[in-house]
Order: sequence, then C-alpha cells, then structure tokens
Amino acid sequence: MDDTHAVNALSALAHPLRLQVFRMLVATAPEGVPAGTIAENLGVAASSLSFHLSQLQQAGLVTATRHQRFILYATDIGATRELMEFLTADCCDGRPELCGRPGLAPTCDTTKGLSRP
Amino acid sequence: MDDTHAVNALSALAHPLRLQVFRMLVATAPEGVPAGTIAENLGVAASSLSFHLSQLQQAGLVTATRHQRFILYATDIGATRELMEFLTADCCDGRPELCGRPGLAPTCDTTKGLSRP
DNA sequence: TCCATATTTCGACTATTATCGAAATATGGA
DNA sequence: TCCATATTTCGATAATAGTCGAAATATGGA
Repeated sequence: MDDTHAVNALSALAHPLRLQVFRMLVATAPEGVPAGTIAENLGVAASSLSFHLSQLQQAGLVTATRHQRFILYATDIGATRELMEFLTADCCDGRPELCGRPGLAPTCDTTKGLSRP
Repeated sequence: MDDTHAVNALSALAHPLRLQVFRMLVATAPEGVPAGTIAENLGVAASSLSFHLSQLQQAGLVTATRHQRFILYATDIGATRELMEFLTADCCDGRPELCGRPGLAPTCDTTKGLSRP
C-alpha cells in the first residue's frame, strides 16, 4: 500500500458516520448489510449514506454486491488488513511503543534525505 | 479514545503531507524536529507547514516544545499508540484476519441496536 | 537595544466535502 | 407488463480544507 492509497483509506475513515458504518460492517463481517439497513440504523438519509458508502468503496475498504433487490456492503478484509499493516509497519516504523504490539519491519526507508538542523 | 478523537486523529493523518510529516517524526522519535527543518525537507512553504503541524497537534498526534529559537515537533507516543489500539480493538473488533495480528478485545459493543433486514 | 532568524497568523482565494429532497435507475414479483 | 421497493444520481447550497505570500510575533545573540 502506497501513501496515496493509505491517505484515501484514512480519509474514508475520518468521518463520524463512515467510522460507524465501517464498524457495523466489521461487526457483521464477512457478511454484508443492505444500504437501507445501514441508513435506518444510523438515522441518515439514504442519499447521504449512499455518498458515504461510495467513499468507503472508492477507498477500497468495503465491497458492494447486489443480492436480489438489495446491495450488500461488506468490509474488504484484505484492504483493512493492509491498512493496519501500513500503519504499523510504515507509519509506526514497527516500534512496539508506538503500535502497542511487537512490530512488523518497515517496508520503506522512512529516514531518507532527512537532514538535521 | 472515543469516536470523535479517533476521527480527529484519522483526519490529521489523511493528508499526504501530514502523513509524511508524521512518518518523519516517528522516524526521529522521541526526538523532535524543528518546523523549519521539516518544511525544508518536504519542500513546502513555512506557512503551509505551520497549518498542517497545527492540525497534527490539535489531533494530539504530535507535541510542540520550544527549544531556544526553534520549536521542536515530536510524535506523541501515547496518542499514537491509543490510535492504533482504537483501530485494532474497537474498529477491527480484535479480529486477527482484519488486523493482521492477534486481537485485543473490543472495549465497546459494536453490534448494539443493529437490526437485520 | 537592535537585528537576524524561526515560526505563526492573516488575508484572499480555490477546491473539496457534506447535506438532503427530488428525480432517475434497477430489480423482482404480481 | 406494470408496480413496489432499493438504491443511486442530480441539484443546490453551506461549510470546511488547503495554498501561499506578506505581515506579525517571539527568541537569542551582537
């Protein structure tokens, strides 16, 4: 996962409603939930939810599959895992004191070109 | 960490320049780096960087401490760790297949009030 | 004190995000 | 085929984010 994809994924989660949507879909994973059910549970207009679902989908965090008359939204497990690994390995530099866990090694050189004052 | 704080932290990281800044500060943690050095390394106007540093600071992800004439910015290790734990425990529901690691237990009920279609 | 330097704040502007109702599209069943 | 339902797209609008140069503020040293 490169920076651009990571920023897209982070942007997608950086909204109260979308965070709630994502959590709901994580809780039901790997099953999907119809758009209407999500809208109803979160008390938001169908058109607003549709906008946010499309943001999450474009970021790759959720998938949409039509099932009869419903469109089921579900977390993309691989993409979610990739984001977590990006944050842990690349962003937190694999340091347990930052990540709260034994670190994964960074996949890129995070110090390149940095000159000190 | 509640949803509001998490959204603030995610928003702060959801920008290419701020993600680069954050990574630089993670790489140098726990040492801080002067604003000017960051601006120079990333090739951005001082005023623009100042704006982004303030976003990161307001989100609690970095701290600022004056040291002589410089203001040193450094990652807030505790806040970073809290964010990671929030994502792992509350957001990923502690599931290894989502988090890429043995899970922490969620600290809240993520399924409350969800009615199925 | 006065100047050079480090950083932030201000101002002005552009672009993007978010909202919701209404209208359009798509699907399955009668 | 025709209708009911699920969802998205389209407007229109308000709010926020992002950019940079110029001006303001703060610190340390001569």
